[in-house]
Amino acid sequence: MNVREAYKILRDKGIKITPQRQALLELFADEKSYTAREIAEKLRRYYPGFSYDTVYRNLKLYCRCGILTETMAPDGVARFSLNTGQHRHYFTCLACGEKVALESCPIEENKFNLPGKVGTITYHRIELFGKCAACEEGKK
Amino acid sequence: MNVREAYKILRDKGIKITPQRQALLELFADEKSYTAREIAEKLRRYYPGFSYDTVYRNLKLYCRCGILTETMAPDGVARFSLNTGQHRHYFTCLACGEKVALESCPIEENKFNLPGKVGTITYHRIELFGKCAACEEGKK
DNA sequence: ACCTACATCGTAATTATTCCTATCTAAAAA
DNA sequence: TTTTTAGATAGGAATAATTACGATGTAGGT
Repeated sequence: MNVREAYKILRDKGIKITPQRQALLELFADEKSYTAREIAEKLRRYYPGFSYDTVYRNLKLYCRCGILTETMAPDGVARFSLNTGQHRHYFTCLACGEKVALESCPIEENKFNLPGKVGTITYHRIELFGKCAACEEGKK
Repeated sequence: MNVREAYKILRDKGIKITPQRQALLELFADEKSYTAREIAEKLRRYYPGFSYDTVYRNLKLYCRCGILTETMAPDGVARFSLNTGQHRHYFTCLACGEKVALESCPIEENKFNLPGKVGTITYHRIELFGKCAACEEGKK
């Protein structure tokens, strides 16, 4: 998913593309993740009066359309980012900050030996931290 | 960690054991996880006037002492449970709060297909949420 | 029994998120 | 073109989780 594809989805679904919706969507062109507060602050620099209601309403709209995904950070604040299509888990290097995506989701691939008491998994979080190969070899 | 060990930690650290702290701690004897709201409601049945301030302050205190651990559920509400000390990952039922431990750690067992750019994993977090088998069958 | 540092209560403040209503806008209908 | 209408927005109030605060209470040592 990228911003261009997102516009196509909106057109196909007959969803009005308002200036607010454009501005909000364009923020995600850098493929980073943002909190609702961060988004509102950025938008208000150029568009004073941009309402929180509008921010949240359209973030949720984009999530329903599959354009964005929402994840809950450990501090309890929601973060939004472009939907990569498949969900991803990341290894984060604590030395250089680089994020490395895992090639697949171990939950989807049934790599876990789940006890019988587990019924259905509706949400999961897998986060890996450490030192990337380059940092270990002193190449950075 | 169990409730008896928790009392020892509190004594060793010279932390006052008040009736409120006792009541709060005893709730975790069943080894389930609870939200702050659930805890406050339970306590107020027997102890009207139990303050939210006291609930949160002591939950955080117990977390700092290593007695409890806090995890963030997908809805952004924190859940607390006894700290097992050992390296375990859990499935948490969002309907009844039951925690089911995974039998092994998939990281330690090398179940993950890690990209070459990943060097060494020094910390990881794996949290599963959903509905346990009993809740799915309506047995609770 | 008496101090005193720390706990608690009751409540107010804070923060993220959702809801409400009047207003606005763009497209369809007349 | 004018009117209608469905949907969108602004602004602020409401809600819910969490944290902070001042006055009062109490556990544990002396």
